[in-house]
Amino acid sequence: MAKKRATTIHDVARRAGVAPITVSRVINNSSYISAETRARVEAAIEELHYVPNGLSRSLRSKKTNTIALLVSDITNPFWPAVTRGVEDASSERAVNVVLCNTDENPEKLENYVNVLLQRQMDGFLLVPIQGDAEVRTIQRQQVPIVVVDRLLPEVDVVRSDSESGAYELTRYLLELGHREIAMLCGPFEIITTQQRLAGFRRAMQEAGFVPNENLIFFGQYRPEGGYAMTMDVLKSARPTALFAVNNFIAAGVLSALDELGLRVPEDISLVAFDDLPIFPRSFLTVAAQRPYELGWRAASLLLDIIDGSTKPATRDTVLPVDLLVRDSCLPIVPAEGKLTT
Amino acid sequence: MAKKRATTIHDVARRAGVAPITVSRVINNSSYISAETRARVEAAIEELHYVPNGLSRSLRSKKTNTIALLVSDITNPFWPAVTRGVEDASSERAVNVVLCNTDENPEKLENYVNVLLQRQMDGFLLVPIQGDAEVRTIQRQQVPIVVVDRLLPEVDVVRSDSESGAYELTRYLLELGHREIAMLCGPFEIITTQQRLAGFRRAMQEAGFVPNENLIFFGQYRPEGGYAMTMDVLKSARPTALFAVNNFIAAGVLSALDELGLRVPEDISLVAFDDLPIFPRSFLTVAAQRPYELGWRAASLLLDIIDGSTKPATRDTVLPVDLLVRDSCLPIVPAEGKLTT
DNA sequence: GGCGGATGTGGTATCGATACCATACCAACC
DNA sequence: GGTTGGTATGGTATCGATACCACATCCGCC
Repeated sequence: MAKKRATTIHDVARRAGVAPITVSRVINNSSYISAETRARVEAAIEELHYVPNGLSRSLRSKKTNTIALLVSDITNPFWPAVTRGVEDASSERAVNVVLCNTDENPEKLENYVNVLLQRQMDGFLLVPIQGDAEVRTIQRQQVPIVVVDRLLPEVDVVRSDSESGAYELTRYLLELGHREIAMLCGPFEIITTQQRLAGFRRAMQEAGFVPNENLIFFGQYRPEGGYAMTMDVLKSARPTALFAVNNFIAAGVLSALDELGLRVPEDISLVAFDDLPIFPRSFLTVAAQRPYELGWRAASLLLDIIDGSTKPATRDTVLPVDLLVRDSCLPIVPAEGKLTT
Repeated sequence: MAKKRATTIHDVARRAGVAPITVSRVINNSSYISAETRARVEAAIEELHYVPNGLSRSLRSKKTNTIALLVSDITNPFWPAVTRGVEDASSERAVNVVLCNTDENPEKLENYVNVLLQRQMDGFLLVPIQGDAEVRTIQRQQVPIVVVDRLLPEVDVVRSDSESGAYELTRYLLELGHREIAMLCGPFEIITTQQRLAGFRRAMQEAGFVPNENLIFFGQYRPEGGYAMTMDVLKSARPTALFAVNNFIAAGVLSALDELGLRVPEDISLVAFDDLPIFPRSFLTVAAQRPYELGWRAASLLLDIIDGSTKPATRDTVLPVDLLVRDSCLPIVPAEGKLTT
């Protein structure tokens, strides 16, 4: 559309009868400006509906005041909560956040990283997928980065204590007398799944039990994954409890159980990681991460690195996970209890 | 750290023994380049890990090849689906998408619009909140814009046929014999809620019934809203069917009914707008919008306007809504049927 | 009376790329 | 043999802002 030349700082300067640099000072509140000049400039800005050109600004100042946040699955409410933490920490420091959803797709991630590097992001918060290629690319360009949620070597990481969370949940089930516990995991390659599985194994072993490998399933970190795994397990076995390693898997589990006419906890017990805010009053016993805090901490660290008050390093910041005991598990009474493998 | 000067097009040019403009041509695949020169330049790019500066590029070319997508609630899976449509349509045309979540918060929206205008977005896709201030701001800057999901005058709009969807759902309930239908709406100010309510009213009136105003509730477009409204309705009345005007409200309804020990559809019927992918096999009868198509169409229109092949106007593109009859409603048998008000 | 610092404003170069114009070669063709 | 047009490359100005350096007042104070 007949896009005429946009109004620039020169137009404003001319109208206010000052030099462009003076307009710049008014906008940025830098240096001294007499009240009278400031008023004239502000009036001109107002009258011309002047919008500063951020590209030019950033090109010259070498700062975009923008960080990128690359999350793995925006439909999982865990990530919007993390995002909120990131945004709040950032806006306190006048930094903007560009949100990108990689869908656990390495190509999308690579593509976003390339584009965002060109756009001169001041820093990156990212959830790695399959390897560390993108993280290394960013590091090579000397752009600050903090990895979120998933442990990776040789880079700053902020994550939750998946291992302990799974350990606690398993201990809780063991104390209720459960022995046949089915683990419904995410993709094997994802480190959080491995860590949660490790926590489960540790709890079992410490209690003197050998986990039943036939009850360990892998699937997607999605409701369909939980649904499919539940159907799979129950086709061939009858565990007394199910352990969903994330909230989306738990949602699928609930759907499947509902379809099978099995009630929680009367017919089967269930524990999971994370709440699903879509159920306003969840009855699930879960190990809840602190997504908002996770985002906040990761962003704060990144911003500290960007402004130079902290040096990049290979810190591994691990946040605690909260065990929330609710009503999705029942104790196994000895009479009904099965013998351990 | 110690952020040395980044490598520029000049560095690449020097290394390849050509002029900067030639490097530019290789990158952009514009003009003629001999195979030999191209190879030398590409080698230099590779060796120096050169990343072009997008700010500079965009400043000069006056194009960022980026559009902004401002959605109202990213936690509602409807929006990620729209986003996917937008991204697919955009990436076909080599345009990037900046995703922002306004949380139905007008201040956030205003803030994002200001920042993104400075960043010289090529266009905007936006879901308006309370009024049209931001839309007008964008139009004043002569930046192309398409409004998504919510009707607004004097601007291009792409949306679903909320009115008809609600009409169809209501007709379906009426045919099953339901007369006491509780409408669980979103915020009154939001046009989609008004339209769905209007569709409901039209169906009732055409069938010769007067809607019971005591069964019309307003709340948030969130699970908590649905939960609260359900509790409210059932405190004082006993409708035979509930109509949740969006999927999140439906989720809250299900939670509340579960807590009250009421089963769907045996104890009460339920219809809603949109599916919730978190339930892999939904049993809900819904009027399903086509979010992916919505995003696709809106983005395509915007991109057409940006590249000049279509002129901005005040089109109102309305997509159909699909009635998916499943198992969340039972007919009212005459004996049990209540008399109409 | 001169000096230092606070106050207020401007000029010019520059950020890193591309637009635009120019040049030069070579082959084909009438 | 000169014209035409495709092929291939370069020089310079410029996008819109800020960095950096300069300069001019004015005030207070030793």
